[in-house]
Amino acid sequence: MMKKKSIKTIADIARLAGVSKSTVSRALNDSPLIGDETKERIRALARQHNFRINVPARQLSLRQSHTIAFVTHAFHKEFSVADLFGLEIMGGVSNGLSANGYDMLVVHVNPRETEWAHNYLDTGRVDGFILMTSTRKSDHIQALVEMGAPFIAWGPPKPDLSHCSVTGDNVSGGKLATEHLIRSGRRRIAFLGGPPEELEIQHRFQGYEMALQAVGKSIDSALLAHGDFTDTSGAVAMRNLLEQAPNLDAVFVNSDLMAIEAMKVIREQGRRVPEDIAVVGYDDLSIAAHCNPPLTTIRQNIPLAGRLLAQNLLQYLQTGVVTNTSIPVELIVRRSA
Amino acid sequence: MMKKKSIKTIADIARLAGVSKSTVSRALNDSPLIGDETKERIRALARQHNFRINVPARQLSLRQSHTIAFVTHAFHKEFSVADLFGLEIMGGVSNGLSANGYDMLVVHVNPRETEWAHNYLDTGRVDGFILMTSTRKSDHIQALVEMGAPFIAWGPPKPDLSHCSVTGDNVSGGKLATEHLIRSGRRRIAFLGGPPEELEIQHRFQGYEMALQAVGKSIDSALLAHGDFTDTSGAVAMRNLLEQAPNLDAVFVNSDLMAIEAMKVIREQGRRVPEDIAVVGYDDLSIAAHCNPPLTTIRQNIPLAGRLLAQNLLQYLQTGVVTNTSIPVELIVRRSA
DNA sequence: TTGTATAATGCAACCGGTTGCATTGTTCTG
DNA sequence: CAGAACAATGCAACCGGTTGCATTATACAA
Repeated sequence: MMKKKSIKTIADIARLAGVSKSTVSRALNDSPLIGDETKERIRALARQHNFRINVPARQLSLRQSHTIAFVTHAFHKEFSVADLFGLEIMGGVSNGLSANGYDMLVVHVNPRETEWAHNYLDTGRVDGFILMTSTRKSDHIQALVEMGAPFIAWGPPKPDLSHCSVTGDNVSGGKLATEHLIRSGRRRIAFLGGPPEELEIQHRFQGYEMALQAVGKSIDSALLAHGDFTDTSGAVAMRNLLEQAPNLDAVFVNSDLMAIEAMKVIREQGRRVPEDIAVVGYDDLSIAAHCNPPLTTIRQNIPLAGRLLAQNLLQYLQTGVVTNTSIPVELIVRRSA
Repeated sequence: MMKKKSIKTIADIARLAGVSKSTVSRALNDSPLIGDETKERIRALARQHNFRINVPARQLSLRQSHTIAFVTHAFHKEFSVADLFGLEIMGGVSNGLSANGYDMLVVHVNPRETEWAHNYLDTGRVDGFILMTSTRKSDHIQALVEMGAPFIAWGPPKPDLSHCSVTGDNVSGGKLATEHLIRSGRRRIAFLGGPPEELEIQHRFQGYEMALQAVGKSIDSALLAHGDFTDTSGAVAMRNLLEQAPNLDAVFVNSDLMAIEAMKVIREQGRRVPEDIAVVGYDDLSIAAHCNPPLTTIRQNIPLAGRLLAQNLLQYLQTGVVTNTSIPVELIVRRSA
C-alpha cells in the first residue's frame, strides 16, 4: 500500500522537494525560469505521488475556466430525433475541445430568454459559448453580441453583426440537390423548406432557383411549401404540396426528418418513392441511411463542422480574430432519388 | 448608461452596503445569522447591480464543484444513431441536474482506459459521474468502486459490488415482448440479443424464456443469435437466424437499431414484415416511430431514467445512501408486430 | 578585486469566495 | 441592576493555485 494521502497540493510537493510553492508551480507549468534538473526532480515527484492540480484554484487564479458551454435548445424538453443534428455536431465539438484541453459543459436554454449567458460568463464558469439553438437563434446572437460575450454560432452569420460562425454551404446544397433531380429527368420539382425567415433556408432556396434557371425554368409558387423542421410539420407541408400541385414528380426537403415524414405521406397517397416522386433530404443524419427507402440527401460534414466550431472559437478567445467559415456539402445518392 | 463596472465581488457589495464581506456572503446564502432587514438590503443591492458570484472561487472555498460528468463512449469517434439511446438519456439527466443547480460536463472516454476518473475527480472539476459507457462498462465500474469515486451507472448493478444504479426492468421487457408475439399467434419466435455476457441481455433472455415456458414451450437454440448493438451486427445476426431457422415467424430484437437493420434483411430475402415475420425492438428510440413499418418495441422511460440518474446520484453525494432502482418498461404496439 | 549581468529561487500578495471565533449591542432573568 | 443569554456583525484565516518583485548565487567583464 502506498500512502497517497496528503499529497494533494503543490505546497506538499514543495515540502518534499525542499523548494517553495512558486518553484513547484513554475516547474509544472514548464516555466523557463526554473533550472532543468530542479524542474525534472519536481516533476518526477509529482508523477510518483500522482499529484493532480486543483482546477478551481487554477481557474480562480487565472480567471479563466478552460470550459466552453455548448448551448442548445431541445425541442421537446427532451432530446429526440429532431435534435439529432445538433447532437451529432456535439460529438465533433467535444473532440475538438478536449484535444485543446478544454471541457464542454452542455447547457439547455429557454429559447426566449437571453439572461442565461450572464449566468455562465459573468460567474466565470465558462470562457465562451457554442451556439446551436435553432429557434430564435437570431435573438440570442443579438444578445450575445451586445453583451460582448465570446461565442461562435452554427449557421450563416447575421449580416449586420460581427461574430464568429461556421455554416454549411447552403447555396451549393440547394443547387446540388436540385441539379440531381433535374439530371434524373424530373420536371416538376417542389421545394419543401424550413422557416422561410431563416437565412439558411433562403440560401438553399437560392441554390434551388439557380439550378432551375440554369435549365431555363422558373419558380412555380405552387411547388413551394415550408415547415418548421418538426416531423409533423413536414407531413403537413407535403400534404399541401400534393394538393397544390398533384402532378409534381420530385421534392427537395430541407431536412432528413421532414423528408422521412414526407415519404410517409407520399406512400399514404398511393404514390411510390422514387418511381412516382423522388425525394432528396438534407443533413445526412445517421437515420437517413437506415430509413426505407434509404434517403438521398445532402451531407453536411458534421465532424468537420464540430471541429471547426471548437477550434475557431478557441482561436477567437486567444487572438480576437473573427472567422466566418463555410464548409462544403456533398450529395449522397441512395434510393429515394 | 449605468455603470455596471467594478461591481464584481462581494467585497464591492460590502463596501456599498457598509458591511463586511462575511455579512454579504451570509446574506446571499440566506444564513440565519443575518438580520432580516440587512439581508434584504444586501440582496437588493446585489440585484440592482446585477452581481453574479464567482463560481470558481466558491468551488475552491467549498471544495465542491456542483458539476457532474456524464461519461460516455461514442462508438465511432463521433456520435451517431448507435449512441442515440445514451444521448436521449443525456437530455433527461441534464434536466435533472440543472433542476438541482448542478452543471453537466460531457466526457468521452477511451473504453479501455480507467485513468480518466482521477483527472476529473482528484482535480476537483466534478463531484461525481454518471456512467453510460457501453463497452467494457464492467471494468469501469470496478475501477470507480476501487477508487471510491461517487458515481451512478445505467444498467443492472454488478452483483458483487455495491454501487448506485438505475436500470430498466429487463426481465419484464423480454417477457412483454415475447408474450405479445405469442398472443398474436406466432409459433417460432427468435431472440436476437446483444452481447451475451451483459447482464441486461441475460435478463431479457430470462423474460423471453419465462414467457415461452408459460405456454409450455422450450428454448430452441437455432432461434438464438447475438449482435453487439451496431447496425451491421444486427444485419449479420438476422441473416444467420434466417439460415439456421428459415421457418421462424417472429423475432425479438434487443435494440431498435438492430431491429431496423433486421427488417431490412428480412425484406431483402423476400419476406414481409409483419405478415411473414413479426419484429419487436427494444428502447423505443425516437427513430422507432419514424421507420417503415413503424416498429413495435419495448419502451424504456427515458426521461424518467435520466431524472433518476441525476437525482439518485445527488442523493448519494449528500447522504451516502446506495440506491439500485429498476424502472418499469412498457410495450408499444405499432405496425411491425 | 570590485562591479555587474544573468540564472535560479523565494516571499508575499492576490484571485473571490466561506466560516470559526471574537466582539458588540440587546434583551431577559433573578 | 448585575449577569447571562442571545442576536447580529466583523476579523482574519483558509481554500490551492499564480506571479511581480525581491533576493541570492554564480559567472564574467573591467
